[in-house]
Amino acid sequence: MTPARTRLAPSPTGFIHIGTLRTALFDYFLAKQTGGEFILRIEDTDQTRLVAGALESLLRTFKKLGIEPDEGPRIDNENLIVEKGDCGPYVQSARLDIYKKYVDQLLKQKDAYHCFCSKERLEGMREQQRTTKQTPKYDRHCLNLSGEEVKARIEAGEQYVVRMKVPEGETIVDDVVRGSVKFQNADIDDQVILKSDGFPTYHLAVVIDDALMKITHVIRGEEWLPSTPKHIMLFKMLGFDVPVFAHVPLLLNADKTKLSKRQGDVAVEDYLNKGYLPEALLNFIGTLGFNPTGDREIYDFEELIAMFDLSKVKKSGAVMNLEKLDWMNNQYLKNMELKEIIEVARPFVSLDLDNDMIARALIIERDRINKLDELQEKLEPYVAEFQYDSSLLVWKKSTAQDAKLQLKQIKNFIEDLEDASFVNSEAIEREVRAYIVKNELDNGSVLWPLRVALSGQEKSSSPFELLWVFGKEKGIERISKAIEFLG
RNA sequence: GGCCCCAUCGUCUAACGGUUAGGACAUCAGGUUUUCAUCCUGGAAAUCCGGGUUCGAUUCCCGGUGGGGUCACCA
Repeated sequence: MTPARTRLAPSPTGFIHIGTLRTALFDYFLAKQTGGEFILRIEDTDQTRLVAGALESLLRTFKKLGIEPDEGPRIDNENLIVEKGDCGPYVQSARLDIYKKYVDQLLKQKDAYHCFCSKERLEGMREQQRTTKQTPKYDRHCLNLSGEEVKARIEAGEQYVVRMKVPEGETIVDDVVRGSVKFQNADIDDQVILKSDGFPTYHLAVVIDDALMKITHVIRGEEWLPSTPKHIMLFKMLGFDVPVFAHVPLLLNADKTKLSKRQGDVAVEDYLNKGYLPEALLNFIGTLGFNPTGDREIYDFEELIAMFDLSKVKKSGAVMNLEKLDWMNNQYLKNMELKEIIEVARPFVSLDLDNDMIARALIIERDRINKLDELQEKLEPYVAEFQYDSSLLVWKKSTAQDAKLQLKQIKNFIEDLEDASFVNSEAIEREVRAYIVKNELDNGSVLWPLRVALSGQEKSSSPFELLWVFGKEKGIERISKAIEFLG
């Protein structure tokens, strides 16, 4: 397999869009699978939308996710942003002189031209085109300006942009996921490639950078398909090889429109902050629009890398099924090592996770949550004081008197238990169940009060699990309090 | 509106001409259980419509319908 050089080209907005993560994943899978490189390039050519600190937070998020680019900006061991790779700079605003050179070439070849039209004129023109139901498109007002006039107007200090001159004919986009898509050049606008502030537009920068950075596969969202013919024209005008294109389907809102902030979380950081595990998120997003086998849901990262196949990516958009994400996150949560889960839980819990009792509670409760941000409220009852109504202690088929009696008896029994019985909840369960059978008691009248005495909750995990968490001493303490509570 | 893309259960998806159209999430019903959760069993649930091609279409072709994307000196 030929090594693929793929690239992710986000604009630094301060967060990573969930759809961006998906293309990043596909880029990463393809690069790693073929022994190639995954390259990060920052598209910051819009000076009006600069966000302070955006690059750093973007890099930190990728680091958290474990998707580190082989080339491009990164955070080094000293917490500084550095660039790695031979095709830099990898930030477009640092490449202005490069773009300039190619703009000059296009101008010289007459594949591009200066345009002095004012914003007002362009708006008026488009307005008219819209009212006459024509496609809004530049009318080439400045196409045939003479060299002298252009020169004179520039020297006079007039603002201008440079537009590409779309040739006649048709352009075919060969797309790995969509097949061959044909466009009539006559439908395509003379796109601005150099803005009046001297910055290139995306369309020019992406072409030059992809060529110079030797990108073999351009994987991006489907919304780019309509502008791809412009890019292909530019590749050809500049004498570059055209890379392989793959336009992947969009991620959708529940109403099937393009995923938007209005309708829920679109930032990877939002999901991380809610306590979705990176592994679960990667599994979920990485199998949206692409499923290796169709008979399984959980795939580890290495499997996805090995099984990924660009040509098997679905063509239609995908609604994010958040309930399934929850389920998947729970699957990962349950199967984590204690050490790991303590570390990932730390930011979400204000209790001391290094305390053995809290750690045991964590082991019990992690099965019962979908996201880490639900953990705090699950763990709090383990350290909370009594707050329940004493009537809660009474099993529905029983009386307060009986509850009290049962608690006294089970308390005595627990006091006599050997420490060895507290090794795990199963051992405790065996003992308690044997006790119930031996004394010819029924489960409900013993276990319900015991569980409530330990948890203080109407709903909780089992009394055996709770006893294991609290240990003999603390367990007895809680039972005693409950007995007192019953009067 | 022009151009382009897309179309299997509610949702994510599998089935590269022949399957009782499979799996997962969600949902419903039962079971296990002291409660909750888990777990187990079972159920309901889909090939957008119409034409072709073919012995045979979810699958290939055409048309329709529906949905989406895009038409900036934003990416």
